[in-house]
Amino acid sequence: MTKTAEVILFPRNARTPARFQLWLATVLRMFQDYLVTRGLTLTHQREAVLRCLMAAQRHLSLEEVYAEAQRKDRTIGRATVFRTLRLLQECGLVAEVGSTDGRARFELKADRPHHDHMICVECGGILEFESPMMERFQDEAIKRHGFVALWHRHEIFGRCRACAHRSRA
Amino acid sequence: MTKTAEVILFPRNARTPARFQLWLATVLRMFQDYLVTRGLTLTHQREAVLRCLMAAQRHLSLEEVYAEAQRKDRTIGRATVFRTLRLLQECGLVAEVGSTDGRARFELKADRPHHDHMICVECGGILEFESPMMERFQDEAIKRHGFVALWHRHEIFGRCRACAHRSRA
DNA sequence: CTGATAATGAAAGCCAATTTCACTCGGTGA
DNA sequence: TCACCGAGTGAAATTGGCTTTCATTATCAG
Repeated sequence: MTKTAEVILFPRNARTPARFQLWLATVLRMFQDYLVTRGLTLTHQREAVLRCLMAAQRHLSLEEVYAEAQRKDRTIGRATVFRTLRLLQECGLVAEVGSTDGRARFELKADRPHHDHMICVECGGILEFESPMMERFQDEAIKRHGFVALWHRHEIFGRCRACAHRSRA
Repeated sequence: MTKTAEVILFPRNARTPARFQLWLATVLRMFQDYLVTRGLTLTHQREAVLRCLMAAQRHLSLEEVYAEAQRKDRTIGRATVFRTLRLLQECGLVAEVGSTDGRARFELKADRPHHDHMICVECGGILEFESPMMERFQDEAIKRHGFVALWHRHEIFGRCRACAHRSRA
């Protein structure tokens, strides 16, 4: 549970510092827009939580977001992180993803191409992948059953290349 | 959260009472075989838990299995149900599936064709579906990344046909 | 019968998730 | 200016679904 498999840092179109800033501003704006419709405001605590998620190189748990946010603002509390994560989920900017330990982890969805997850049970690493063909047949199955999809999760648990290789040795 | 969407009761090849009995015996035997390899025995409590899962018309939570098992055997305890469910998961006869409330739910895997789930956020119903094409492209994606898959879950959350129709009205 | 081991259930414990509550902050109307 | 009000907050307490403990019982080989 120490090493981490391949991870996508932030969207392909934001790999340079300048573009990251643009992405950051855009997402913050989206969050603010949502808050306004609810009669709420984008406080600096809420902004800090979102920034942590965006800067993170992996999927963070509530506790990790809390720890990270505290590094910047000593006063921020667990409850606020919790509530902010709920807000972010409500507006669809963030989604909960599976994990091998018992803790829920969160990932930013905004402006990312859709992807599914392969989760290594050995090292806990999460490998993101896309498969347009799978999406296509999924949509077909959904239509066939008259289902109206809101969101989905597709998680494959197993061993990543490195761990599989190591345990063979 | 009252009505339940389409559910598969037990395998297609076990829809008649006689075939159900055969299926029951087969699965019990599989469980016993596993227990023997671990130096354990198939006690009547363990059998009761497995029977509950097989007779159930839907995915049960630990609490539900416990309640159901108690109807037959007043003395059976939560701890035993918990431990038995763990054993059943270890030997691959049972898997944990997603739910809309916070409780883990369990489904029998034995002798069932592989399937994924569409979960209705309105009524909580779970619709099982198969898509061989999706499986195929999933396998392809797994190979492409050198991943060794152990199990996976693919859950689509949304509204079932009935609930979608009702909320449109 | 006897001792060892598996098995069990009631109750206690654990721990992440969630809520409570007293307090702060920022804006508003008088 | 200044009381007021509701959004916002964080420390701490609570909740609730697991999960384990522990004392007891069942099983079985010798």
